[in-house]
Order: sequence, then C-alpha cells, then structure tokens
Amino acid sequence: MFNLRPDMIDYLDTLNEPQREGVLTTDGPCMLIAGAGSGKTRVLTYRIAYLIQQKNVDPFSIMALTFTNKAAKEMRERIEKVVGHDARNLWMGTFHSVFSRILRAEAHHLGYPHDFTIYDSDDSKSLIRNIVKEMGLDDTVYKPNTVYSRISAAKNRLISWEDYLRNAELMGDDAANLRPEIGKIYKTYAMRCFKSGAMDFDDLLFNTDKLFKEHLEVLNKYQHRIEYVLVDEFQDTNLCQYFIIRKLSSVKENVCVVGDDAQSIYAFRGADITNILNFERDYPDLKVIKLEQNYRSTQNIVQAANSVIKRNRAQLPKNVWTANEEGNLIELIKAVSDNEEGRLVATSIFQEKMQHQMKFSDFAILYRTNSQSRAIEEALRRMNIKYKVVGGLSFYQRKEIKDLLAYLRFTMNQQDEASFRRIINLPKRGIGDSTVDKIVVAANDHGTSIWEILQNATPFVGGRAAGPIDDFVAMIKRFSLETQRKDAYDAAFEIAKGSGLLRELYEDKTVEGLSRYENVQELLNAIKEYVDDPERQDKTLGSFLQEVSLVTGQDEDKDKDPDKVTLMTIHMAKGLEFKYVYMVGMEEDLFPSQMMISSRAELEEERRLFYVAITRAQKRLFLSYALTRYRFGRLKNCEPSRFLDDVDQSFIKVSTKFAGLESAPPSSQYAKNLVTGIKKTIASAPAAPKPTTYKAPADFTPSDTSALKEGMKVEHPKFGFGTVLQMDMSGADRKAKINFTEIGEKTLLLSFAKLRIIEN
DNA sequence: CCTGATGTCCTTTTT
DNA sequence: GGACATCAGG
Repeated sequence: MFNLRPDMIDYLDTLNEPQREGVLTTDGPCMLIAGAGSGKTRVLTYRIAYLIQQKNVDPFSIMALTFTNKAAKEMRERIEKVVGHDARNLWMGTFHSVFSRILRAEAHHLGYPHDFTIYDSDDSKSLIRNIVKEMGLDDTVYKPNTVYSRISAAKNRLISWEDYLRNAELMGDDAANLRPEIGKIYKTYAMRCFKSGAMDFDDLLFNTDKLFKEHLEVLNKYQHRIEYVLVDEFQDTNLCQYFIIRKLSSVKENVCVVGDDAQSIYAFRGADITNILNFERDYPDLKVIKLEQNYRSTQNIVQAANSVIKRNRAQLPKNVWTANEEGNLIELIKAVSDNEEGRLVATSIFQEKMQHQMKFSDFAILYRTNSQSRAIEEALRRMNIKYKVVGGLSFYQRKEIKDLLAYLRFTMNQQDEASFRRIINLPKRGIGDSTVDKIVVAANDHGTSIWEILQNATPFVGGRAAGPIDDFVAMIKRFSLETQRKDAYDAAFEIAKGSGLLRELYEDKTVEGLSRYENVQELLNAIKEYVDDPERQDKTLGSFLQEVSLVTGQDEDKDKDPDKVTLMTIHMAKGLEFKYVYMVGMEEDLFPSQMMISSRAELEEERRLFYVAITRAQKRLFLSYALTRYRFGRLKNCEPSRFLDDVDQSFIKVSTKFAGLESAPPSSQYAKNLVTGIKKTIASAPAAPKPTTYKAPADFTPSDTSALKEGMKVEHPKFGFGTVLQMDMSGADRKAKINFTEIGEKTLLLSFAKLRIIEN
C-alpha cells in the first residue's frame, strides 16, 4: 500500500490488523466474520471510503445492502461523515428498498406498471382472507397467517406457484397437515396481486431474481454498472437474496459480505445460515477475515455472552475477547409482577443515572415482544423518566394513515384490489359488502378488472348502490387527472379533502378522533417534506408511495429531545449499543417464546437472540423477570427463563437493592399494599375458566389429567415426545414437569396441555 | 345498508 | 386486552 492519502492513513491507524485487512481487501470475494462489538460498521464505512477516495471508484457503482431501515440510515450517516457528499450516490439501503427501485425502473419487463403498488403484510393477509372465502374454504383451517407464511416461505426459497403445485414434497406436507389447497391459494393470490399491479414484500425480492433470470440484458446492465457489492448482516439473508447477490456480482466478483452466525435471528422470515457455508463453496478463492476483538463491552459481559452462546451446537469457530476493564457483574432483578418489574427497572435507571451522572439516552430496555412495553412505560411515566418506544405499531400501520394511503394508491393504480376494498365505502357512501361482492363476482365472471365493472356498474348491482358508485368513479377520475399535473403534496391534500376523509376525522371530536386527525396532518406534512427536499428528483405521488411502503421504522427522531431511554424489542436492537441495558421479561414461555421452542433449531435461535441482547450492553447489564404477569388479560404465574441458567453463574449477582417482596422495607405502606394486592389478585384469579375449544383427537387429554402419572411417555403436538417427570396437582394450576427429547425439561399447565399418552 | 353488541381468536420477531 | 368477525335489529 503506497500513496495513501493522509486522511486514509489516519483512519487505518485506528484499526486493528484484521479490521485493516477488511478495509483493504477490496477486490475479489471476501467474507468478514464479525463478532459482536468488533467494529464491523467501522470497517464497512472505511472500506467504502477507501474505495471512493483512494481507488476513485464511482459511488454510483457501489451497492451496500442492509436489512433494516435503521441500519441503512446509520451507515449512510457514518459514511457521509467520512466521504461527504459523494455518499449520496451510493446504492445503499435495505434489500427491499434498493430492489424496489430497480424494479420500478424495469417493471415493464415483467408486465408490471412502473408505479406498481407495494402490499404490506396486512394487505397481503386480507387479500388471502378474501381469496379463501371466495374459494369456499374453511378459514379456521386456512388462516391468513398460516397461508401467508407458507407462501412467503416458498417465495423466499424461489418457489413460484407453478413450482409449488408441481412439488410433491410441499403438496404432500400440505395434504398431511390437512391443508391441501394452499398451492391453489398461492396461485390465485399471485395472479390477483399481478392483476392488481401489486407486489408484496417477498415479491420485491422474488421478482428481482425473476427479472435477472429472464432478462439477461437487464442483468447484464446492472452487473456492469455495479462493481462492488457489500452485504451487511449476511447471516440474515434468505436464499432469494443470496441468488440476487450472486447474480449481480458474478462478473466482477467484488463481493464482500459481513456477518456473524451467532447473531442470526431471522430464520422465521427465511434467513438461512447455510448461506454462509454456500458462500465458501460458491467462491473457492474466498478470503475469510475474522474480527474477534470486542471493543464494546466489559469482560464480564463478553464472557457471560460467550458462556451462553457456547451452548449452541453449530457455529463458526471464533473467539470473541476484549481488552476492556472487567466491569460489574450482571445484575439479576426479581419482581413479583410485571408492574413491579417496571417499577424496579425505572427506579434502578433513576438511581444509576444520578449516581454516575448518566444521560437517559445511555439506557435501553429490551424485551422479546412489543406488548411488554406497556407495563414498563407506565412505570417510567410515573417516575417522570423520558423514554421513546422504537418500533411497535408503526405510524404507517395506523388505520387512518392506511386509509389515506389507500386513496392515494388507488388514485395512482385503479387495479389495486386491496386499496379498493379499503376505500370503496369510506367515508360511508352506501356501498356495502354485498355490493362489493357483486362487483368482484362480475369482474371475475367477465374476466375483466374491478375498475372496468365500476365504470359501468348499474347492470351488476342493486339500483340503490349505482348512484354512489358512479360518484365514486367520477371522484377517482378527477383525482387521477389532477395528480398528473401536481406534485405529491398538492395531490395528496386534494385527495384527503376531496374524499371527505379529512372532514370526517375533523368532525370526530373524541380524543382518539383528534389524534387521528393530527396523524393525517402529520402524513401530509411528511409528504410536504418529501416534496420540499431540494435533492429530490422525482416529486410525484407515485415515487412517494413507493418509498413510504417500505418505511416501517418509527417516525424519524424529531430530535426535539434526544435524551431519552430507549425501549425496543431485541430484534430492533441489533447493531446498536448502550451503556446500560435492561433485559426484561426473562421468563419461560416469554423468552424463549413458547412458539419458538418446538425444535432444537428454534431454541438455539432464541438463544442467539439472548446473546444479541447481552452484547448490546457496554457497561452494565440487568436481567429481570416477574413471577406473575398479565397475558391476554389474565394474570399468569411465570417461571424464570431457562436462559438464566445458561449464563455462567459466576458472572451474575442477584440484586440486593431491589429483590421484590422479601426486601421491601416493612415500614412502607405502599409495599404492604402491593403485597396484599398481588396476593389477592393471585388468589382470585379464575382457574382455567373457559373450556378449551381445542378439537383434539380422542386420545388427547386436555381435561382428564388424572390419567397422567409420573413415568408415562407422552406426545405433545408441538413439543414432540417426552416423559412425565413430576406431577403437581396442588391448587388451581395443575402442572406436569415433562422431559421432552427435543427441548429438554418443561413444565406444562395441564388445563391447556394437549398431551397424548403413548404408554404407561 | 348501518349500528351496536356479542363472540372468537390470538397471542413473535421485520421488510 | 384488543382486533376482527358475525349477528340481530333498526
């Protein structure tokens, strides 16, 4: 390396040896195995800077792909800091956003309009629900969720509906699960999406692959345009994404992937760890670089994390270590209820902040599921601790926002069935379900589109609805015309007003109505901002909609007050770090989630999730659990998570400051009330109230638990085979401790258990 | 066709 | 506890 620019030398000086290698190995295939906290974002940032500034690579020929909007945004900011304005021209973003841009430019090759609509999973699921209904199938068997995830998994594995119907194994699986029609639903769904000019999330990837497969001239164009491909969080790519990466980079072969198998937590959406193995196979001259030094956390935290992850079987060998100080032990907080847990965490944050002069923004509270934030939020509010919740029900999933967006989409694309169903009777204009059904049936019978029927609806619908439909059609045509000569903001404002949506919300003076009105205003503001951005080339409504469909992350930090405690799920936390981390809800069935422990692979993924949570912490880590918790509106007894035992106990100490009931100062009336209150609630909790509706085969024993004895072999529909170790028939909660072959010991509430006795 | 009341299902993570 | 579907009655 000679003639390095001085600023480049400065950057490189701050790196350790493997990191520097990661920056400088620009040509040829390269894989960075980056342990938690090993500074991979820095490597990626400098690598891009090095390409642009030292090797004079045109930013326009570098593609950097990430998984979440958040990661993309952060990387862009960091690169901008180093290379300045040039960063603007990088192909950088999430897989979905980058490829939707390519698809937008090339849509005509696939027979899609260039302003195709993007369906989010809610749109997809309701479309599936409608299809199931139309096919006359039982929607308790063909649940939209089940069908959707089946279709999604197929697309992620590049299986088209044609392939699906031909695939004996898939069809056999479906038949065995008594859902033989899923293939047909897939077909109808795919065709309906196509007719609607719409792609769902998976289509954005699936169709990109298809585009490159079927139109080699297009692939060729991008292959030559893009000289360097970088992929962050490679362990989270699915097969489809992997194929796209490989195709795109097959000419120059300058592909660099960065990942950590220990942080693979997206198998549920098709991520495939074997991509890492395939990668070595597909690129024999692959250069593998391991980043093993952790710069983020104390020794205690790093070692505790290692002690957890080493319980997993399959992993790439690596040794994550740190030269940082030893640090405090991990503190274990026990609480009696979810509310007390919130209170203890809030108190602890308050004290630590005071004691060590920390900022609120140094703290994060992580949980497994979004619904856990409620109890915590209440406690924080009560203590006047400022916080922000990241993720959760995003702005763009709110009803009023989706309603307006549906109007905007339908104005752009009258073939869009999902939007049509949303807005046809909103505000109420006397076009009910039966009328909609008639229209859809007519469209199917005549082999034409809904929009065609709408324009001449009188012969197909009852006389009462004809007038309103004509008005609706005229209104949409007017919107569509106006949109052509206006920018996104003026068009959206016109539509919000003209449709009557704005007025309806304005007239609703309830608290919720008011906030809905404000939300719509805020969406309009967002569009205004979009239009006013001087860098923005394309200010049409179509381009705005395309972009907005992929925004799921929270409202941009308005940065009014950045000093807030961060609340989020572990999934959202990947890639971030905080001085203090509170991991709450460390309870069996919550974390690991009860849906995720039916196989060893799933349990190991949950354990990786725990690993991710631990390694977010720089200085201190707190783990907490509650003994009782409201779930589905019912108070449940909880057991501490098995993951607590996975941590090498020499790194843990039980919190003395707060230890739940036992240590509550006896003088405190509040604590006394709390205790009696909780005891009362526990005592009065109704025992297994509703008779289980589970339709089990005759030999399953949901109710007659007296037949169950220790030593019996049993089968559970989800957890597999096991042996009964211990019965606990005292009190209302009758439990059995069972040792399952797949997942180890587990205590089941018998009132909900669906056990089959195999032998006595 | 609309409204309000009741009933049912679901409980997981993200683009 | 909440989203959604369904049903009865206007």
